Amino acid sequence: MSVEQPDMPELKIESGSGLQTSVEPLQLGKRLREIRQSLSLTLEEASQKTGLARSTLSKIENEQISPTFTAVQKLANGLQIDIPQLFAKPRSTMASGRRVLTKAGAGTPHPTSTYEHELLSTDLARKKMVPFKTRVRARSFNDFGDWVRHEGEEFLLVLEGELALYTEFYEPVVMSVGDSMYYDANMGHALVSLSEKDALVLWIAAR
Amino acid sequence: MSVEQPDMPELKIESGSGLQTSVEPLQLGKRLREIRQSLSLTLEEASQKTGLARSTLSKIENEQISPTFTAVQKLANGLQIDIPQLFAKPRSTMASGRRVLTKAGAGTPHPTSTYEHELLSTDLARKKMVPFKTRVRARSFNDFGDWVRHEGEEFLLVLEGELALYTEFYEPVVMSVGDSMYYDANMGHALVSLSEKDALVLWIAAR
DNA sequence: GGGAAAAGTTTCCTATAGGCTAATTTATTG
DNA sequence: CAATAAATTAGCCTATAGGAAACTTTTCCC
Repeated sequence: MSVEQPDMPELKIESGSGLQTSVEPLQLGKRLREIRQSLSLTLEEASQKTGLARSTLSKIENEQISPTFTAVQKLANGLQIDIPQLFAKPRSTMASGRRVLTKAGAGTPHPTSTYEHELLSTDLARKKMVPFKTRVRARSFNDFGDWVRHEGEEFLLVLEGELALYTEFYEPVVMSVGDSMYYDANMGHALVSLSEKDALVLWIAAR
Repeated sequence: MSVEQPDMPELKIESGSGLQTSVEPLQLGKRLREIRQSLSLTLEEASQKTGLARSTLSKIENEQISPTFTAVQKLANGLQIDIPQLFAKPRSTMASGRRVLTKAGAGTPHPTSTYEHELLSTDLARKKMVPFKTRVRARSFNDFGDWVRHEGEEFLLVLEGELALYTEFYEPVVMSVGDSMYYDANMGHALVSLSEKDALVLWIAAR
């Protein structure tokens, strides 16, 4: 069977359920203009360095056209821009100097059939990590429709109980209090409690 | 007094904004195909999720055409891809499917005058997060030469004892077992144990 | 192996990106 | 305010991206 993202609080910025293009306010044109100007280049100079026409650059910067990937490459190449950086978010929105305290048990609950998540530190936007405490209710691997799988990496630490971590490509591992695991979340994974009571883990996901 | 980075295991800041010269052999199409297949989606399904024609997807994956930026956005949106990551270099060195288990107490010790770090999951290269358990030995803020401060964000959870988190710009906060804190590591910070025994915290840093 | 269904590729057409030139508008500066 | 340079716009053309459907390949049953 093939369920999509059966569990886990959404890490994405969320776009409702419609198959819309909606999100991503990324203003590529604006971004490029800033970069060019910060290099104090005229459109003409930028044109020479990139091999793109002056008018084309203008149109791109004013979002009148959507550059092809090859155009973006020329841009990046000519202006010495690192492509991933070009598309990176407008720099950690978390204004320098912020912090959020979450008292024990005061997180945001987020129950599902197999897990019971308590999201810690909700109110900071655009975090690099999403931390939560999770009570593992599943008692057998069959409680899952399919692997949980998504972009990023995860770290987890067992706080209470004993459990088995099932992962794609490997044998399941038994973990006790104090044991921790770091893994690629693209790899299918799922937790099952081995003790009578639910197991409790600290779970941190990073994109 | 002013010590530089008095504590904390090195986070290692990769070639930050180094001059990114020369060409990009970046095979966008190949990359996209890998991603689609890893999600076990057919071209048709991907088409529905992204709003791009089946044929268009095929051509893009086979590098027959160079997608426009708007197309890339639709792709990223529909398949839940993070755009910067899409263009990131050699694909997270952590080959898809890796994991590392660290048994309780089996981490790499890393003692300093005020803290006693136990680094968890050492052997994975290029991780997004650096997790460690720390025993807080400091009993007063004066035990520190200066604020600890560095790039990135941190999350910490109190595992044992009671302690005070001192942060620049704010009043110190008292934290007990189960309390957690998420903060910008650029902001000066330091931990002090309030109980007789050392306090124990789980600490995770992300760049 | 043969036939059907599904996944993927290619063809053909339309929409749009990108180049060239020149005209117009918007800064700079003396 | 005049003079100049930079940026935007417009017109027109060519190259190519993206969509619809035909075609080809692969997969899977019997």
